[in-house]
Amino acid sequence: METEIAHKPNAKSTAREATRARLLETGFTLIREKGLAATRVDDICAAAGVTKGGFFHHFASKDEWAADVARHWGKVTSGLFENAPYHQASDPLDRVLGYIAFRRMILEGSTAEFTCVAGTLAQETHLSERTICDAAGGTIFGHADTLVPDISLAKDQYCHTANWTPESLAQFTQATLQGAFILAKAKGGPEIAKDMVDHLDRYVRLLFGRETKGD
Amino acid sequence: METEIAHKPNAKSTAREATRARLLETGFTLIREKGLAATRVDDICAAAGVTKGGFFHHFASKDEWAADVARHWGKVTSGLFENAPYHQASDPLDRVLGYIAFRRMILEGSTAEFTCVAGTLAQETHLSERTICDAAGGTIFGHADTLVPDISLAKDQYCHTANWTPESLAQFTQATLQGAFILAKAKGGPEIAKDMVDHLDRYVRLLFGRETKGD
DNA sequence: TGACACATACCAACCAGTCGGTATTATTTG
DNA sequence: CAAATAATACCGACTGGTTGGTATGTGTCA
Repeated sequence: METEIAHKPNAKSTAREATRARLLETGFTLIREKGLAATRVDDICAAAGVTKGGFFHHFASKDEWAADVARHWGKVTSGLFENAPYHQASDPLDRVLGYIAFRRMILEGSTAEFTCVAGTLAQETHLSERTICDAAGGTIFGHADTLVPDISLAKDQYCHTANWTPESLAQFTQATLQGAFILAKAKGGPEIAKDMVDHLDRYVRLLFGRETKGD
Repeated sequence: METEIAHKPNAKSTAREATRARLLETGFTLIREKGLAATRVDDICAAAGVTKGGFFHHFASKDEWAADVARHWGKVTSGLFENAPYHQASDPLDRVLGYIAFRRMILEGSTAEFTCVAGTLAQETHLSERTICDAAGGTIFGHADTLVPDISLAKDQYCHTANWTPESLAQFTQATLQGAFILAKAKGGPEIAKDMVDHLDRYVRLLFGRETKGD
């Protein structure tokens, strides 16, 4: 929004960014634990070690903060997936299955540790705060888009005549995960989410004619 | 809770139930639109045509109301599905596929019209209000259980050696739907949810060796 | 010396829940 | 069967704690 004129990054501005990042990343935990509406600005401040004055120095409103949390979540997670090992496989289908296996692997700990901030935000704000929801939707669909190239290649190679699009299959992986998170929240643990991801894995293998692990 | 001693159902007690039901069903809309935390008791009262005193005459707290909303949602939806036409098919797999087609068919209108109250509640309350979350989880998994008999029969008939359980497939249908709702909320319409249900349909057909509609 | 990153103190609006009251309907009693 | 009594359904003003946001002060660094 603001134009940065003649402002070389110095110690001051990196300190600023550090506080901002702390405020934003604090949101990951709080939103996953209680949702946006139940998260108080005071909670955010306490968890980030900043006072309310500091918070509103960085964000014009709680809603603006939430939209930034959604975008920051997108950045942080895309870093995580970019560096994940499954990209090394030479076969595109192996990369897709590797992605799914990776998603399954990181389903550990309490629900607040593996669920999706963007999904939670989208759920809560879809009708009341479109700015936040759009930011959240942007990170979800942006992440889905990163799968499209490999799915496309795999489709060309294994089943190019199939009548589904790579985009919709990429989105389906995200839908499955988001749904798995809800069931995990309802049950109180990650086990059921893993079962759901196993079905996703089985679906993708059936779709591409790759034999299923255990069948 | 209260023991009903010599209390034949009369005009008074049905009036009570009518108000209660109005208060509860008002919750369907409000929770789907804004979630639980953002729903004010005054909103509920205004929408149901009752004052605050009336509300707290029927429910000890907002949380107790929410848990009752989750249970009432289970009752109302189970009525809807019990009377749906897909049960008439003689082949169990046709009944399962009929269920999926039915779920796809009712994805219409605004997100507040087709999304799941129980899923929304579970999402919001999983760590903060276990009573509510358990009630919501009860309706989700209870609904999934209604699919198990047909899935079991279909499995026996078409693929009895497969290494997935009917229970987990039933749960997977629910995960897919819950995830589809989140993507629909993020996108702002039911189209993407239909795409997701199409993938679910394709998965089930592949699993049972029943040819896919369009391939 | 002034821009900036924060702190402190404060406020007005909001909100779940309370409480005393009223109107209507059931139950008991004479 | 009517009058008295009790129970219930609901009202709406009020409250006290909460909450997002503000106004203003202060220390630091370029």
